[in-house]
Amino acid sequence: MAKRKVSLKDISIACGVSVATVSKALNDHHDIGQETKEHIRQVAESLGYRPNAAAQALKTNRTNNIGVLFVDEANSGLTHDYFNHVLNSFKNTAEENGFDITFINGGKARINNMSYLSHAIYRGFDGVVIACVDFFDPEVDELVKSSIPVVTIDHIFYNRIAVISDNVNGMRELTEYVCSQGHKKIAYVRGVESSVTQSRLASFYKTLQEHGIDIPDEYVVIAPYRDTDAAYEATNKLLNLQDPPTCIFYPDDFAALGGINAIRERGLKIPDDVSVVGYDGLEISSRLTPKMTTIVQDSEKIGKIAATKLIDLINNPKGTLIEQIVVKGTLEPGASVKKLN
Amino acid sequence: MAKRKVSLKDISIACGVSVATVSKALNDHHDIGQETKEHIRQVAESLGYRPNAAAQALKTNRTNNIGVLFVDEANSGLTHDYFNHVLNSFKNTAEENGFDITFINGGKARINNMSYLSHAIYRGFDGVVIACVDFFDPEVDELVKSSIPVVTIDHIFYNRIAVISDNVNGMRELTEYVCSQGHKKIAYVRGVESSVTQSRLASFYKTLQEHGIDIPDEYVVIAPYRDTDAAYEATNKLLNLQDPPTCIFYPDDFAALGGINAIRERGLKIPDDVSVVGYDGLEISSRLTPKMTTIVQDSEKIGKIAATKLIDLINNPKGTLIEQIVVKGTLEPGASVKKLN
DNA sequence: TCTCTGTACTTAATCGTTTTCGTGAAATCA
DNA sequence: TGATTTCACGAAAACGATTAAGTACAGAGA
Repeated sequence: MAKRKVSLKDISIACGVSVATVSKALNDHHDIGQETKEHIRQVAESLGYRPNAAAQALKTNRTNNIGVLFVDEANSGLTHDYFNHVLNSFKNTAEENGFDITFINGGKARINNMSYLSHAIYRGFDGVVIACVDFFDPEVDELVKSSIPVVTIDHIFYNRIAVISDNVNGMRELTEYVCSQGHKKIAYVRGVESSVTQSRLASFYKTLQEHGIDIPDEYVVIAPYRDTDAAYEATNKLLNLQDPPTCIFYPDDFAALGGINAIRERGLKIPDDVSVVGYDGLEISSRLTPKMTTIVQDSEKIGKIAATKLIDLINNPKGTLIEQIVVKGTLEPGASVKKLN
Repeated sequence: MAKRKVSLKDISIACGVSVATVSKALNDHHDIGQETKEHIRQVAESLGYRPNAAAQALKTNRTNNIGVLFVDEANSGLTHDYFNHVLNSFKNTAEENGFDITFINGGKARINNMSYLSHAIYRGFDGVVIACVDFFDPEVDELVKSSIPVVTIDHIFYNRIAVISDNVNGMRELTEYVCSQGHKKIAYVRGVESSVTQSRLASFYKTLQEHGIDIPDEYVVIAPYRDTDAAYEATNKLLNLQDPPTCIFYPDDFAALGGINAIRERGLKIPDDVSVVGYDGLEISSRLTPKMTTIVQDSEKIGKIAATKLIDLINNPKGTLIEQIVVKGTLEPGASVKKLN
């Protein structure tokens, strides 16, 4: 199988026609005879012909390749579970439409230290999806301002299509549920600064206020997303308060594990002594005992819509509406929250 | 910023030299004057020049792009946690060496239904890494037999470089540990058929035998990897036996969650009534209470070595040794296994 | 019979690079 | 001073595909 790669030229020679004819036959142009077409295709097949993406890209300015930019504060990359769920769905949808996925990040480590935009131009990505990064990074800004089709996830730039999880309503539902269970001393281990955090935090406060609940400032503590150790520390801080909360919200389901450990180490029971609430709704949350109360973000839908919209944009740059699409999550009540009387 | 992409030609015009000279200056060839070089580079920079990957690939037959093939039985894709840890490390190492990562799979869904090999040829991948797939798939076979540099993970083809987690010694250590804690009635919820499963299963039996422990056939039950529901069912089956085991091995830490739930639903305590053992050693295992006894697979190292070896192979196809590299895991004892007296 | 219209091709340019082979001028050597 | 080497650069082909424009020929229409 060490044969040289077969090109249009090889087929043209084998068929005794010109390269142009072969190209047109393979691309089903109308000005090639039916018999010729079939013959050419047959020969192409038997020769094991495969188009050369580089040559096609060079000529057509189309790569059928989408760039993925993802950098989070912890640099968890592909191990970031919410993101990899979104990305997996994005990838599937893209592939169904004939697009491949290539990563853009890793910029800092590269030999030829390219910016995100440079990298995107270099690879000739037809479009780019940006998720979970530090959206205030000047390199991201450069990319967002470029002429490359872009879709962002969970952050809005008003000149770009954005797909965002409904953190406002999600947090509202979650908070309302906890309130409805009779909790009044509700603490929030919030994630670090980001669009997502802002939405959730604002919604958290607003909902409490609507329910006439006032919490002390010490009830809101910062811990990075997905950081069990930080959540552990934060939880200890909360439980050490003179008037500790009866329920603790965590940045996400995974970080909540750290909190759960802190609680249990003190000999406290969940939910009898302290109730616990997560966010994300990944599979793990439903497998824990007690089952975690959380918001299931529809990562499947988010990824799918992002891909669909980006591909629309690629295929019709002028005619595609710049819009912000909000994807609803669903409240998943679990035994981790106790009903107070 | 909607300027047309700038090419070598633009630079050559701006500098009043030929395209060849520009190309050579940018690639630091020796036959260009120092001053000219610097001037050209400066102009290139100021014009915002970016090389065109497609043109380069076409000319040099090098894409600096590596294909990643990953398909597991459950099609979990990027959400497969062991794999995404390996891949993340692979990706980082590849990027440090100037390579990008593009996925190969998704073949079935593609418009132009390409085989894995076709896809790899089409994209002109410099090399390919294959992990966790069904290694008996004829398409995988075709790829493995091709002339493209390949590294496989957790499965050996003897004509290819392979990086594998040391499942034999891992399972030995794990089993020995459990034996050392006094367990004799040890059950194994094993994964579905694969190289990994075979190694672990064989090692499991062998180690038990060496310790003079004989277990009934019913103690070994099949459940897919990462399938909490199946592990749940399997566990119930085991606990319903007349003489139930005192310790249960699971295919991986995540699946173990299903088993844990089954155990607790019966009002049994871990580890007092039943001990539990996982595999993988992902972060979650150390955050559970009780902490899970498991083997930490060195996914970081596996990914890194796979990338390094593949890149060696790409850069020196003839001179690189075809070898099988085994990466040791480490036993992580946890409170999930009780010491019997 | 002559023109016209399709049909089915071919020719040739082009995309952006890289690289081999020249070539002229300056520098070195005898 | 004449021959040779070195240096710095240019011309042109090539990678594999696409596509606008041109051409040859058969049959239709007048």
